[in-house]
Amino acid sequence: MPVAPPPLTRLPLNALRAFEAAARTGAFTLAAAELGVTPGAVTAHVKALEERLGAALFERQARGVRLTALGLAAVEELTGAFDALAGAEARMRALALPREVHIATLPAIAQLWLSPRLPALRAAAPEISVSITALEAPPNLKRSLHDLSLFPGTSGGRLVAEDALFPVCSPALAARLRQVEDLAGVPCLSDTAWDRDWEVWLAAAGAQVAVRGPVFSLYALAVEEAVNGAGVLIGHGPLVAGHLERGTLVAPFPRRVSLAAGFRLWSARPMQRGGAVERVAEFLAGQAKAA
Amino acid sequence: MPVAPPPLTRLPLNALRAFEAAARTGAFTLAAAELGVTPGAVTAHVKALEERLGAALFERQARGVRLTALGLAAVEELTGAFDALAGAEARMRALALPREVHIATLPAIAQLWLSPRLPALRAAAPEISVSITALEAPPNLKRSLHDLSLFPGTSGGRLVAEDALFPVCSPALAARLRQVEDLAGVPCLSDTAWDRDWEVWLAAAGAQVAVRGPVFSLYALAVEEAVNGAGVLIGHGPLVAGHLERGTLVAPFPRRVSLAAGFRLWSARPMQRGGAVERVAEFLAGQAKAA
DNA sequence: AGGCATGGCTTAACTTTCCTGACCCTAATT
DNA sequence: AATTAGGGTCAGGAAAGTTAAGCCATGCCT
Repeated sequence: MPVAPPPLTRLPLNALRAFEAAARTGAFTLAAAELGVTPGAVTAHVKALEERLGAALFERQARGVRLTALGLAAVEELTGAFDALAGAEARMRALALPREVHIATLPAIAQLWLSPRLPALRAAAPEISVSITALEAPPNLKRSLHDLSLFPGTSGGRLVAEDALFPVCSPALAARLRQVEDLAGVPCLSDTAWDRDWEVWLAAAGAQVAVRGPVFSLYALAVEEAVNGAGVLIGHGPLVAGHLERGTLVAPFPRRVSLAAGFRLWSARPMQRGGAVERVAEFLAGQAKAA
Repeated sequence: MPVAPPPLTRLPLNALRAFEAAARTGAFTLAAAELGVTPGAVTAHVKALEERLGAALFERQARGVRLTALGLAAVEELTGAFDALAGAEARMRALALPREVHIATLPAIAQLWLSPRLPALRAAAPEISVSITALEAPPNLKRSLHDLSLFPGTSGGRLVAEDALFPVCSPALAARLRQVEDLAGVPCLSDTAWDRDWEVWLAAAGAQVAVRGPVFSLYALAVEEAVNGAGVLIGHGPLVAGHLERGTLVAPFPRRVSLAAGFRLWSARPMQRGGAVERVAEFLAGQAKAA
């Protein structure tokens, strides 16, 4: 077996990864956040790579950095290579643990849409182990370890649930609401991540009402509060459907605003026919018809 | 700018590289040698990767390791990804230092063939800086930082010099050699890396002579010793041509054995038209006609 | 067969490298 | 003038890699 001679200095993998992330995101701090390290580490890595090359990859500016021509020329190829590495690891994982499926989704969707459906999924495919990771933003599917990603989006992927906005509240509170203008007199709950919701619905309703009320960072918590009569929540159809069915929440006004961005399911990699990931994806897609 | 969420545990690049090298070479020790680390480090990396995956990548055997099906499935993709990374870095280097050309070759070729031609190369292309690395074995061109590789080979690349075997010695010593059998009475110099040379030449000469003499690990040293009259060296045509021209060495016997493996020039990557690497390659290829 | 050397992986204590955390700096924004 | 956003820097500490010894089948040798 011929042995290739040892490199004088082996390929600085971590430095290349740091540079790639910095170049792709456009900032050291963003790269550091993505990699889960501190900005100082990114600084050091990029500097090491620049010293190794004997040329600058970024122009340092007062605020932020900008890629040099050299840096720009290298990003694309590096991104592809790291995507390939991540893909290789994901495939190894899939082979090692063929019955595990990892889903990334919004905390709200995880708690209010996915969680209620898990018993049926377990019943349909008891041998599959489904892990759910709640993320505030969709992961980079080429890099993350997730198999499926369920996030609001206007295109791509596979539509799993249409989204529509409309106020919901407890039946007791609904009795006090005759017209849209009455909203000004009650707490109007909302979520930090969806801070335009009331605005959008009120515009569609043609109302000039200034709604006010507590803002939650967890939508599920806002839903609970609405159930408890704490106020009127601007509801997302798929996330409050269960409560509407059970009557714990009601929609005081008939107007529903359909959103272009429905809940969509993306697959990180081509799914193996008949594999666990495909079965889970099929189950979730089947929920669109069921609803 | 949307930031992809940080991975729970980022891709273990060094572990993947260690595994890839181990899988490709088939042994941890060979992988360690190629990476320039100790076997213990490879052991640790592979173990870490196996623990991360929750599955074995190698079957440990009394003597050596063997890839599992899982390991086998992953090698090819990883190899490709690391090749791409190395290629990306090499291209960055080429962009950063467009006037530098790195050549890998045998120590003997470096000293006895390449070195004498460097003044002409410098004269022809004064702005190009040529670095030469002497290696006992050809590097993996997809991984190494070299641009060109000049090694004996029977196919591929571009033939730069034909190789032929024949004894050479100082003129004084040659006077004592009438027939091939006289070789038994004088020290017969040889090189450790080319330990079959005498055997090959004697077989072609149809002689049943047992030649004996000092063995050198540096062919250039053996040549010097031959010049100094220390014995008869089994000469490689392109490597002793200079001394033959100057008369400091002579060939006491007319028989020359042409070798199938001539000195061949490989390029690590597609050469840029008109670039420094191409110019150096053209110069070296031109030496074939000149000789 | 018995004995011994060998090749290859592993393990454990030590050392070097890399990352963190807190700070400083600059320029744009309020 | 104060604040904010983004990079750079430095001392201290965690996680690499190294060195050296250990282990265990194989295979050679007498």
